[in-house]
Amino acid sequence: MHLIITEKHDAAKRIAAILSEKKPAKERINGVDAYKFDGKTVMGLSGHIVEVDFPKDYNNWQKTDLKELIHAEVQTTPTHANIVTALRKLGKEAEYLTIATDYDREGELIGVEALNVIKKVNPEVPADRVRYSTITPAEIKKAFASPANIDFNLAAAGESRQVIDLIWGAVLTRFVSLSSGRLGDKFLSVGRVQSPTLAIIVNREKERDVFVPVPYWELFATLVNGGEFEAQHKKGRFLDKNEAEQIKAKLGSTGTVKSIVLGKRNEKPPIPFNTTEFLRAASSIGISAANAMRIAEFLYVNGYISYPRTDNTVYPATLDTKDIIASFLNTEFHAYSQKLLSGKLEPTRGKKETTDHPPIHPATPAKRSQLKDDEWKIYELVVRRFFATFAGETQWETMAVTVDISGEEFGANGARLVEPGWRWYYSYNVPEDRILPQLREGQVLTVKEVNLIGKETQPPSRYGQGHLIKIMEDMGIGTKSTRHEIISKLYSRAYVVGNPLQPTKTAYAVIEALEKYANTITKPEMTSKLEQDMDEISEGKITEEYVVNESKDMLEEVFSDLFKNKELISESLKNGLYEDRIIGTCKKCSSDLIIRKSRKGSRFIGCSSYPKCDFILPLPKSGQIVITDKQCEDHGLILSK
DNA sequence: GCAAGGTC
Repeated sequence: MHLIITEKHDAAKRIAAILSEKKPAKERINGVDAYKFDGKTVMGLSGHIVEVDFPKDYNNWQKTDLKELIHAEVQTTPTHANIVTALRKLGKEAEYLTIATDYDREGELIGVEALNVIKKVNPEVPADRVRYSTITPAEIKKAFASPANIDFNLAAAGESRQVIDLIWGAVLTRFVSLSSGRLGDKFLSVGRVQSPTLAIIVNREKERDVFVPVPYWELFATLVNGGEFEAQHKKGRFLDKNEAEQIKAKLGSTGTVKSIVLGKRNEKPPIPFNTTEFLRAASSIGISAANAMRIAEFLYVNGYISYPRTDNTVYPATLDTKDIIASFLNTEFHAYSQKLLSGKLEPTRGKKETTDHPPIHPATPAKRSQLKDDEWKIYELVVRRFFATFAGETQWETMAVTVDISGEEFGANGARLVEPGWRWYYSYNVPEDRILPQLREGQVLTVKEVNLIGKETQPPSRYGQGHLIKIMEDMGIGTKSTRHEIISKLYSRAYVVGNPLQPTKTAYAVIEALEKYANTITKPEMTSKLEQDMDEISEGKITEEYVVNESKDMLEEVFSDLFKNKELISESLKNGLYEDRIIGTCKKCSSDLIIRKSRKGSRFIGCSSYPKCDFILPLPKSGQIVITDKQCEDHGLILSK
């Protein structure tokens, strides 16, 4: 029997269908589906089926010496027992093995992991590797006609990442958890991707903390000529209120149109969805990244949309986009479909062209009644975006008017939508028309009123989930599949609250300690260095062992710095944790009011100077307590929910 | 109970 291994079940099923003349026979082995035909069996994995971990002896955090942990043995243990068992069963019978996992570094490693499982029961089995970018009959047949060798160097590169992430992550996670006393399910964590991400959020918040708002004034005149419109003084922001008031005082009751400039503004249609662009768009219509991914996964598994994890922003030539557009002719999207098909189909393209998977696009038309509200929202977003990438530009007519009022220049800008183009298909956040009345140069207008409006400069805004995912991509940390999970992780560690993300005092303390004593782990450069090392491993220039050892040496240095300052770090972490519990000042004794726990485990708001002060307020029994920046009117306390 | 990376 010739055993073929793919990275996921779906790929196994489709590849079997392509390679087999007849319909392949489905067989269930230990709960895992495999597809048989002509002496071949195709079986899908579920990504990594094993993981790296330390031996059990190191499980106790309090009793493990962290310096020792740096050099502890790293083992591979199964995470998907049923798939590993099925793999052994089929592997034993196999006379030949072909690895057909995804064509990237992790895919190579996943393949080698499967090979290692099989080698234990069938040491002599010959194995080769096929590489393909999309699952189309032509490409799959071509790949299987000329199989190549497994790239063990590339897999070793991937393994070095696993080992380094585990060791750094475990040692630093345990260190901050132990020194802050946060053990059990409340542990604090540190990692190559999560910590630089958290550092971005904390550093942004620090900019907000030190931001001093500057007051400024803007001068507006309402002008009438049958129609009515508002014009702003050309200076824009006045930092000096007196200056603006003096101008206001000298303004007469009429103004003259000095100039009218007509123009055009075109907006290009958006690029195809890769995971990052998709999550950004979902985020902008109010669906969190984790939720959007969960729903996209559901829509993919049920055949409504294509694979949702992709970096690609260019439709491959093999994708029959016209056919997909036509499939919507008998649906509620028929008007869009019809209009697109009546013209030439030239999709937009993004900068990233990869071979992993096509951009996210609809696979089959769905009916609104088949899906839940949020599922439909995401589905509709994918459909509309897909259409929009084939549509024309949105065209606006613009008008810039300058009006002279008593020697002072005022300006107003108008915009009118003349051709909706892609915005007709993709009707999210469409800017409104700002229509100015008909005007001609030299026309005299009545000044109806003049307003001087006081404002303040605003601090830089907090990052929303969609924006943060984009920043992570730009910095080269995380992957399309993990970035949203990393963000979820920050929430579950109570490092951040809300969306846009607001860091807690605990997050400040962790990032401050790491930046001071373990700066490496807070910077995206750790990832870029690792990427370079991995490239060299895959090119055969250096070994996995060398890279891992070098990394261990670095960690040893970092750790000794941390260890030397253990007391300081412990104190500042505990401080941060305490500050996150403060929700206001006690009315009775002006000490801190904090969230406390009774001996029975129920929580309440109590005074920090108990037993001297016995002020107490109840808290709901269930639900997560999130400290926000809003204050309650009754007690001046910070609201939570 | 640790990370990040696959996938469901």
